[in-house]
Amino acid sequence: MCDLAAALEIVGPRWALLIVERLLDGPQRYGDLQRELGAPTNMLATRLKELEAAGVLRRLPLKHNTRAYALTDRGLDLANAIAELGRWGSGLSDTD
Amino acid sequence: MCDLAAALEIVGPRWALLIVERLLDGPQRYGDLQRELGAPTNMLATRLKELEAAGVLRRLPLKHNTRAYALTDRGLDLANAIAELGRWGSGLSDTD
DNA sequence: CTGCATCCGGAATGATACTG
DNA sequence: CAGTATCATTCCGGATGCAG
Repeated sequence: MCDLAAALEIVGPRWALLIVERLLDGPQRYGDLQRELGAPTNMLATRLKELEAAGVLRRLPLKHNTRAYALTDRGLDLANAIAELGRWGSGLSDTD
Repeated sequence: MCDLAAALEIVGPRWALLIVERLLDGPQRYGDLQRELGAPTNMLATRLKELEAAGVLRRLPLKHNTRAYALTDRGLDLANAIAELGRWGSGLSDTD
C-alpha cells in the first residue's frame, strides 16, 4: 500500500480534514467545531475518536464538563498538505 | 464554504486521489488503473466521470475500443497536495 | 477483449432526539 | 456542553451482464 493510501485511511473519511483545518487555528471545543463545520454531531464524535486514535489530535480536559481538542505534532504536520489542497480548491473557479 | 471543502467535494470521495496519483505517472487506460488500484470497476467508472466533469482529467480516444485517461493542468496542479499528503502518510510509522 | 452499467448487500453518513 | 441511540438515506464494493 502506498503512502497516500495510508494517509487517506486516516484523513480520507468525511469531515476529517475539515476538523484538522479548524484546529490549525488552535484548540477548540466540541460545540465550536460542530457549529463552525456544520457537521452532524455523531460524525464529529466518530471522527474525533478516530483522529485521536491515529495520534492526530488529543483531548484536553478543561474545567466542568468541557474539553478542548488540540492537534498533536502529527496533526500539525498536516498543515502543508491542507494548505496545498486549499490552494488548489481556491483556483477551481479560475480559467473555467 | 472554504476552499478546502471545495477541493474535497472533488477529490474527497474514495479512490479519487488515488486515481490522480496513478495518472501523475502519465496517461493510463481503464484496465491499467483498475488493476493497479484494485478498485471496483463501477467505482472507477463513477470517479473517472466525476473527475472528468470537474476538469481534473480528460479522455483520450485511442485506436480500436480503448481510451486513455490523462490529467489536465488542473489535475497536474494536484501534484503538490498529493506529494504533501503522501509525505505525511510515509511518516505515520515513525515514532509510533 | 476492453469499457462500463446494473443489481444487491453492507458500510458510511446524516438528521433528530435523548442522556449524563 | 459533550456525547450517545436510533433510524433513514446515500455511498461503497463485488459480481454479473451487456455494448462496442
